[in-house]
Amino acid sequence: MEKAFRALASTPRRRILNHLAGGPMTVGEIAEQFDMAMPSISKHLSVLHDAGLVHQQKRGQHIIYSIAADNLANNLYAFLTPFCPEARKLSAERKKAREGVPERSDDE
Amino acid sequence: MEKAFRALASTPRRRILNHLAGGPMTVGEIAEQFDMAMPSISKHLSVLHDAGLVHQQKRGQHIIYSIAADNLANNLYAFLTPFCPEARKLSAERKKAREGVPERSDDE
DNA sequence: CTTTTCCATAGATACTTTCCTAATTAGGAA
DNA sequence: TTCCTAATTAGGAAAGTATCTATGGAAAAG
Repeated sequence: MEKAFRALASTPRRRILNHLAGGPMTVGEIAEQFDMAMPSISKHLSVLHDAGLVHQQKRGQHIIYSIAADNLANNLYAFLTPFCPEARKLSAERKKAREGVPERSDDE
Repeated sequence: MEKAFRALASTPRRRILNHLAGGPMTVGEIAEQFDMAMPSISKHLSVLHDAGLVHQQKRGQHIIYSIAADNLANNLYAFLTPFCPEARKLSAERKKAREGVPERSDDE
């Protein structure tokens, strides 16, 4: 959770996540949208990946990044639970909703 | 929201929030629980307050801090909404739950 | 094999954060 | 006023972060 919060404490990284909400895309496609050198984007993506907030998938020459919405939500809900009981309820609801949905995601 | 995430990207600050979940308390009471000088605690609390995550209330010589659970939750839910629709639903539920509860909090 | 494309890593520099001790402000009591 | 306690502010050292340019390496194309 530590890593997740540190990763989210950066406007460029949150903007990258929002951009990724539109669907999986390559580093180059992401970099086009930001006024920042590609190595910087790459670094931000590696931070997000290290925090488990995005998935990585090699596809030939390209690397496709996609958002890890579940991990994102679970981290924040887990943090919120001590402060507001509703978070616990929603967390259970999310868990139930995922049952029966095998969805084996291909990370790395 | 920027301030909220930056404030939360610190283990000591998240621990302080968890401690505050037990109820309002003074800076000194908080500082007793942490192996850190009081000025450091004070600084962390000012960061949390600047981010709107805690309330401050002067009480004579003491300053009582308490958690601002609503702002905390609203920030995180607002961030999550683009990624998972359930967050929007819960956000509405929380809002509805607050209706009819005037609760004018005394900040500053 | 050579070139091009896509991305990551390395190194440099500037900036920010975190923590301490010491000093300061402010309130309450003698 | 004077003293004591509570909390913040100030100053500085050390560590971390962000960004750039330059370089490296793997996959596809020529």
